[in-house]
Amino acid sequence: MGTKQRREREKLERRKNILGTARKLFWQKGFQKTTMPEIAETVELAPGTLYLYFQSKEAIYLELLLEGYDMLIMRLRRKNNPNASPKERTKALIREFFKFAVNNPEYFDIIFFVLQKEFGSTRDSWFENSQIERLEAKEKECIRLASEAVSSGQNTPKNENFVQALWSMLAGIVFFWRRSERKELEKIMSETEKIILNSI
Amino acid sequence: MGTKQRREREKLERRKNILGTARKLFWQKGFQKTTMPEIAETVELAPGTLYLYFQSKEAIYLELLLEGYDMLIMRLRRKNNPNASPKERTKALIREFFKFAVNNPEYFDIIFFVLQKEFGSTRDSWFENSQIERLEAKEKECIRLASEAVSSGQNTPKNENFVQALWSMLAGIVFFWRRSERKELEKIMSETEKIILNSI
DNA sequence: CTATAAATTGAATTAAATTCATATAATGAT
DNA sequence: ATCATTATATGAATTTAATTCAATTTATAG
Repeated sequence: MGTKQRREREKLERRKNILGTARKLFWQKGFQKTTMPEIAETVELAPGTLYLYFQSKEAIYLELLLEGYDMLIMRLRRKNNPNASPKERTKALIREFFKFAVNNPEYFDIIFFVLQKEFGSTRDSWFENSQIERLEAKEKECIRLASEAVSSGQNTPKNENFVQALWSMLAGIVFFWRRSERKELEKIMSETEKIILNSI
Repeated sequence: MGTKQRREREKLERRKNILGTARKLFWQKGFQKTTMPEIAETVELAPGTLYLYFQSKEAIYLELLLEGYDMLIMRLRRKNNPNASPKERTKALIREFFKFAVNNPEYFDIIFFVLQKEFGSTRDSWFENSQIERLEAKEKECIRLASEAVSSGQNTPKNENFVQALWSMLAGIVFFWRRSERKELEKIMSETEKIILNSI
């Protein structure tokens, strides 16, 4: 009697449907112009039903960010070559980071929307605790990967700050690139790369 | 008959009052939790009146950012020593930038709120055109000052990208510092400084 | 074929920003 | 001082969405 299992599967399925629809709409028209009733209608559910699967509109958006982190982490892992020099590894990481940003800029929009200071205090609970935890774990994993690349394992305290700076810098570059209508990241990318590698 | 002048002065005065009140409230409780009726009540005006002075809540917030840029620009100018070496000048600029960020972090919150990609498309007109123009002029001036510091006047095309990268990096650092609850920017600041100066 | 539990519905509620018809106040000319 | 005109200000009404929740539907297991 695998009824329970099937039900659970179906529930996850519906959740995924909601997420997929939300993604499509958010990417298409942005977060603000996408409404919950609209998402609901598109997945063929009533507005209220969305709230059985997610705490809030923001929680859906954040969930997408988590998925983005997974993608990024996978890509960074794939390029991670333990035998290369720190410089080589860091270079590969930076390139993969920017490549991801160019191909999936929407996830960065979520970062800068959802991770604002503002959101810490705004409402009792835009997000579920579990989401926050998962987010922090993924952030940490990114930093860990970068740290590994930069120092090939040696984890000095100096390194922690360096890596934090590195990561913030890369994100900052993407933010301003995203803001300006400019298509090409190329020039700034390679400039950034040079600046960072100079310090390795 | 300086009536006209006086009236204009009074109007500016009221505008400044609104801005001051808004600033106080935004700083205190954040953008979202501050409501227009609340601002109105605090300046002792009716809600509708605010809209005679500003297009929207967002326009008020952006106006504060403009004021922040002015402050930052002034400080950067003050530290600007044409006789020092590019390295020295850049170092001074970075330090002044972070010092400003530490003392006035709220302005950075506005940057990351208002300058999101999202905001380009969300509504017909959160902002007045004149605001956007003033914003861009100030941004440009910041970049110009940085450019001057970095290269002591020589404006090569390489430089443009370098400076853009530099500026984005600094902002990125502040964003993530702001997000984490951490008090101390110190360590990351000096790490950032080293990274940048290595390339000068 | 029930009784129970799970899932869904969608109309009602809530919360703010914003608008706008109306009112008030100031000005300058007569 | 009076009045027509213009500039300011008002605040109740409107609008727009998110979110809630009492009621309904659907599925399950005994």
